[in-house]
Amino acid sequence: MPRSIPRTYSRYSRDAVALLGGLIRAARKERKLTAQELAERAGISRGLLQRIEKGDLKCEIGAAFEVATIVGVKLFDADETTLTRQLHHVDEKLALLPKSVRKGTKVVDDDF
Amino acid sequence: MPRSIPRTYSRYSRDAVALLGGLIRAARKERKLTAQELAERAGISRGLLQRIEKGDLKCEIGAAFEVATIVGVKLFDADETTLTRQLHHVDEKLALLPKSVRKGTKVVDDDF
DNA sequence: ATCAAATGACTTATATATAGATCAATATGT
DNA sequence: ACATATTGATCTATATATAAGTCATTTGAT
Repeated sequence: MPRSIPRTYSRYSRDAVALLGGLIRAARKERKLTAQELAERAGISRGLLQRIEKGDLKCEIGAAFEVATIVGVKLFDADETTLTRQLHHVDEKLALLPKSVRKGTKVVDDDF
Repeated sequence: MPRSIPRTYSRYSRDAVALLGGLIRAARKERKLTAQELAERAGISRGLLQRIEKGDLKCEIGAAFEVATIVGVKLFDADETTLTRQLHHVDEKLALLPKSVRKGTKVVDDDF
């Protein structure tokens, strides 16, 4: 069951995706790339690229990030090296954190 | 025609999505939120949240960003105000850039 | 002014991401 | 050690994102 009711997004999420799309579009033009060209390089259709640049919230994150990468828009404003290092760092952090989150075991204490 | 051949992604894109997922998972645990709880708050299924945290490249960017926003992970380390300002700035920049990208009109000049 | 190219806005068929459910394994508080 | 919540993994049905195509409009160079 994929979904019946439409999703709701926070303003922040909408703005962030819109900004990503705008940055991509600007970078594409600065590099003088046609929508068609960039789409081909990324292995996606021109239509999808249009939606990505427009800030459509329902497209694959992989496609959007790939396009961003091609035109040089940095994610987490970090280069490949920094990105890999951060990734490794997070994994270490996760290894320390508890593997499962325990909530207060049932009873909310209402005997007094 | 959705897609026949699987997509290919750059290392950078894969790492970026993986990092986003890792940061989300770490933030969720620090806030002592259950996968179930966070999924409900974001209006998505637990299964989708699992894929997002795992760094699955094929999930909706909107869903991923929404979850990130809820636990406080920022792609463009900027608060709402700064984000909106940046968005506005990019729009201004785009207004200046040429509306369509023209390639050299055909001929590559081969008369000599 | 003209003309080709680029973009925007549709449409359609189909591959697929998603919600929901179930079950096994694991982890954590007592 | 025990009990139970949490997580991980897998399955199914279905809503939907996508590729590909078409057409109108806009744009930029000549």
